[in-house]
Amino acid sequence: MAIESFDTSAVPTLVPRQSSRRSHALFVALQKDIVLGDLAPGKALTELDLAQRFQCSQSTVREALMQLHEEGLVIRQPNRGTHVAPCNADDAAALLRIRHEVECSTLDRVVARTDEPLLADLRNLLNAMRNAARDADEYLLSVYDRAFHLRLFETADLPLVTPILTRCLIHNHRYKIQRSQPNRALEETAERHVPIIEALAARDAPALHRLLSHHILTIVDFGPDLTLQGVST
Amino acid sequence: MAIESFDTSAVPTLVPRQSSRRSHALFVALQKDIVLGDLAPGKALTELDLAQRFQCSQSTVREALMQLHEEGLVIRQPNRGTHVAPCNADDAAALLRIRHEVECSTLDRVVARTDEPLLADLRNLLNAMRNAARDADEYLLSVYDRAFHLRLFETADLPLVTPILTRCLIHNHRYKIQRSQPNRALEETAERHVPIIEALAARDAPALHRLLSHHILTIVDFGPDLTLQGVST
DNA sequence: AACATCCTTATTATCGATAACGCAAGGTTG
DNA sequence: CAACCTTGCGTTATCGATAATAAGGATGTT
Repeated sequence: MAIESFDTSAVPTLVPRQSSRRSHALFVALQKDIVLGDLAPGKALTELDLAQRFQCSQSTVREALMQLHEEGLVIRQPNRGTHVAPCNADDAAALLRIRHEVECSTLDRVVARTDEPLLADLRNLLNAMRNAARDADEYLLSVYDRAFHLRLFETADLPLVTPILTRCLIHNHRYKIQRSQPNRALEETAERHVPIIEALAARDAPALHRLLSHHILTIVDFGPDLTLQGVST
Repeated sequence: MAIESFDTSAVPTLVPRQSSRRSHALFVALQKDIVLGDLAPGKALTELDLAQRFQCSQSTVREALMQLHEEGLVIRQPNRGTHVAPCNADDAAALLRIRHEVECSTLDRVVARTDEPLLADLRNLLNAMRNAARDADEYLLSVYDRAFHLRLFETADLPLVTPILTRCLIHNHRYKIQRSQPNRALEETAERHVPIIEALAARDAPALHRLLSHHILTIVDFGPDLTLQGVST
């Protein structure tokens, strides 16, 4: 049977653009390798090495590495080198808590500013997630997942906070993907966003708060829920 | 009468080192100008301009600007330029909430790992704050204040979260300084850290939590406490 | 053997020059 | 007149080469 694709023609502008900048292309490539674990934590990344491998200059590599450092995916030590950042459960749990605080405590602002363009963008990203899930592309799914939550948060209009959420999201997904089972139900991950859109469309702030809080707290199973205790849902 | 200085010989290693890197020196200088408001929000920072002004190459300026971008003090738009970041009350309040979450929710870890070197460092930083306050150097006071809270947090050993706290601290102080009155009681700011050290020395986690929470929530007066409502103290 | 010092090597940091980009102003074409 | 192209300018992005740095090993001294 013919599996239909959802229309995602409006999506490209919602995802951090893959500009013509070589440094950004390199940044995106390395980001993917790190999140997927193809570059293991602790692995050394030397600038001239990467420059030769990607056929660009050292400056371009440096720029990409600084962008990765900004997201906390690599650690740069002056004159010492760059290494892939660790991926601990403790950090992951703390970052999830912060993400919960950031996304949930600004929902009133989000609901107050919700408009049709926002809802349209979120629906498009939902469809993009569905397509990625159908193609079993877990990384692409995570890209759209991040874009979804960022688009939602940008509505709160807190530009100085957005980079913090970006950092939390990428590490949430990195931790999740690195401990995910091969046969995960990716479709389910996509569909988990449906009620969020519905509550937002209905401007139902309390329901949205409850849904999003649960959504975030159940992203990763931290086992005996010790690390996230005390989060007020 | 002779006003005595507190011994701060052990402090230099506790403050982000002013390495011999030109880019870092430039980063520190611009950071100060932005936090103090000498560089107003929105002001354009062009790379070649700064390079000429600081007698270094464009690459060095770029590196400094990227470090400032990492802290959210400037906004870089590809091919468009770099501008000093805005300084809104909404963002400031949100960042303060995040800081509260970050510092307070990890106190159990901090108390569990508290040792004498930590307490010695904090006492040294307290003295450094007292000296800065006596010299009426509000910016230097804020530098040591940030170092104090960062040193405390590093004890929690959550390296991926530290950059988030760094960002919150710098913006807290930027917002506070930009709306501070000229005759502020700087000594009081320094002394506010005394009970925190005492509770930590006593390994009294509940008292520490209460003190630190209050300490953070009373840094900036957001007027009718609307923006910080819902923070569980 | 212990220790300081010099040197080698791997790597990052900085430089100066050139290329690419985005915007705005002015001109061209229908 | 409006839509579209072109060109110029200010700026960032990239390049290739050179300088500076840090760590470890080799060397020499006590």
